[in-house]
Amino acid sequence: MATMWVLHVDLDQFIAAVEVLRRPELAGRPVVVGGRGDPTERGVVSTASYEAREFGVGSGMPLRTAARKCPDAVFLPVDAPAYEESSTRVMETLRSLCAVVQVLGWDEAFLGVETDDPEAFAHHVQRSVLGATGLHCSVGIGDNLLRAKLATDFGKPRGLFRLTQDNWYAVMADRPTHALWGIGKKTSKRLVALDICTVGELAETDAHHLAAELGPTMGPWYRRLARGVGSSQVDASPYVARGRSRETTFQQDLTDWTQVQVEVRRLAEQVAEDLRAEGRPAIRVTVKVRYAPFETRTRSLTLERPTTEPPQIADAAAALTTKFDFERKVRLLGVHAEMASPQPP
DNA sequence: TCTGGGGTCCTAGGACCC
DNA sequence: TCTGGGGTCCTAGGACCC
Repeated sequence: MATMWVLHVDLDQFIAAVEVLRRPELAGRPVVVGGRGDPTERGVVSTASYEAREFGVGSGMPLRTAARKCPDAVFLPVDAPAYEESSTRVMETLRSLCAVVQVLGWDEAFLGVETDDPEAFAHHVQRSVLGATGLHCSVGIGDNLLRAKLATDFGKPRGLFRLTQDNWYAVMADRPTHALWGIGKKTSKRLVALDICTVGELAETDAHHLAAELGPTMGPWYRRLARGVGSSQVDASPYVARGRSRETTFQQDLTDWTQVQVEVRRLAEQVAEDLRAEGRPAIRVTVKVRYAPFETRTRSLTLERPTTEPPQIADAAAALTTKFDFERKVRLLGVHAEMASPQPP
């Protein structure tokens, strides 16, 4: 009887790789994809090619900063439909491999596989994806989703890594807590203030102490993360979104609140159109305003009855807009709709 | 560094009801 | 007159991830 393994497949520099595939003359050059592709505009890096990363350019970095670090990089606009199409081909390839596939995003998926040689299967995955799409990927092998996900980074690029209970502490114990999937900068700082700096230290901390300091749900969960404990159930059931949203950062801050109202209605109508296309009524609407220089506020309301009607969603968003401070300049506007859970047939 | 756009989930206070 | 708990819903904000 073969063993169940979890594989985490992650495409290498996915967005940049898709761009290079359709423009082969960019191969080997630093490529930075983000915003509208203009490094003088407001926007951040979505993905930098490995060549660009050599200059210190990385995801989430302002495009202006990226341009300063790497003036010779090729800057390209984000082309979401192109990445979606590539992603679909990758996921179809993965599903053809006799594995349970759980999609995590454009460029990642978990595979549940029954095999006695997970490394051989991982190589098979890499060859298949490369053959079908021209894209390289790295594969993490684990005895649960958490360990498989964390393993992938150690295999990058184009490689493999196995992380299980057997080598968990050898690999992870001395790393900072933000190396864990679910602990970011804020939480790792709070942990340092409690004198918990490493994964090993977090794993050894008393669960009641963590519950008291970080909450009854999150505290014990962080401790389980540090111990590498998690589900090993790969779930292939189709993704059902909880909400849909549209937001825009303006190149110049808005000062005219008549224009703010116009933009909020426009965003609300886009959201309504997205909902109508999915046949999922909104039950709650949220308007987001980011004042200049960078201060974000939200106002929300529950609709009297669920609806996909653009005028009703736009009216709700417009009403919420009156609750903000008209004296202030606006950097970003967003409209979010929460959807009802789909009714079981 | 001057900070996108799309998501998910958790927390906490107040209202309201029993 | 002053005062209980508990449950649920609504709202705002925050942390994290890709």
